[in-house]
Amino acid sequence: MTASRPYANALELLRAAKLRPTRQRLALARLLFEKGDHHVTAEQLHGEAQAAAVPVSLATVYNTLHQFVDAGLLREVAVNPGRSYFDTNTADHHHFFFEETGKLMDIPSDRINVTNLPEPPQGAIHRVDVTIRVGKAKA
Amino acid sequence: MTASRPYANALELLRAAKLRPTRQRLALARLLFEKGDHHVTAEQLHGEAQAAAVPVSLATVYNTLHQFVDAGLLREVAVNPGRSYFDTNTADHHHFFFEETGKLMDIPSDRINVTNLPEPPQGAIHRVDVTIRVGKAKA
DNA sequence: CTCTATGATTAGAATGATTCTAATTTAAGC
DNA sequence: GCTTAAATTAGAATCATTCTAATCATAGAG
Ligand SMILES: [Mn+2]
Ligand SMILES: [Mn+2]
Ligand SMILES: [Zn+2]
Ligand SMILES: [Zn+2]
Repeated sequence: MTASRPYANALELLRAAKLRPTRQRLALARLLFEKGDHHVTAEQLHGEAQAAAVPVSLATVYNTLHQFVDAGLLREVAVNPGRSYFDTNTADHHHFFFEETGKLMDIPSDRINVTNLPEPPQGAIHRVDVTIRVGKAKA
Repeated sequence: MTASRPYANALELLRAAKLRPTRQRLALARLLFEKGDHHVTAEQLHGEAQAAAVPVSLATVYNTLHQFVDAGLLREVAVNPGRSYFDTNTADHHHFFFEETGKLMDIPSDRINVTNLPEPPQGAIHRVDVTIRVGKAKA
């Protein structure tokens, strides 16, 4: 009953993704998936790893984040030009983006009504992102 | 009757924005606003200027783009981590983003129905962006 | 029209995020 | 325990963007 996610532990998660369970990947997977859903930058995750005394290079953090995205374990969020956010919530959902703090907050997809979506002139819809940008109060 | 926009020519537009009508700003304003609405990167606009034999540095292109954003003449679109798009359409609208080509296409805001927007826990909504990401056909 | 002050432009350096390279280390399977 | 392929790493390289500080141009005054 400790398993609230499909993959209770980092090891199974890596196995299912066909990624070798190395020391670094295990540690990063724990940092990412043993907390609730959240949003991190590569730099932040690297900082967390160092704080947890996990020796891992920034290059490996980037490699791992991209591998996790490719495996469908993470999703990349483009909200700020010049910095990528990685999102542990891979369910269909939307975001508040707080411009002052640079923080993201999830909005469950059934909490917003997006209807009457136009068809693209070519290709297929891969994702629909709604970003609500929030600035300082008093518009 | 050549004026389909509020500012028919670049000079008036710069005056209204309280920006000195320098050679470079005039040329960039023409490249941006004398065509229909479109989306450009700084690098692209710099290339267009050079093709039009307008001597302007990349630094000035960036300066000018940001001044135009601040003046409300342009809008910055964050859709691709690592590169900013500037949008001459400042009306409330949404986008298709074609992942293969990196191109944006406008969707008028009344063409999509976004309702039941949640209130942010703090601050005020500054903008609501809907981005429809389009990948290669055959999902 | 000329002068001056302020603002704008510029080349090139600096920055910050991300990616790459090539060398070293590690994990997997025997 | 070996061998081999994959992973990690430090550091260099790259790319977009911003900064610096020097030069140039515009606007307004005289
Ligand atoms: Mn990526
Ligand atoms: Mn900007
Ligand atoms: Zn999220
Ligand atoms: Zn647009």
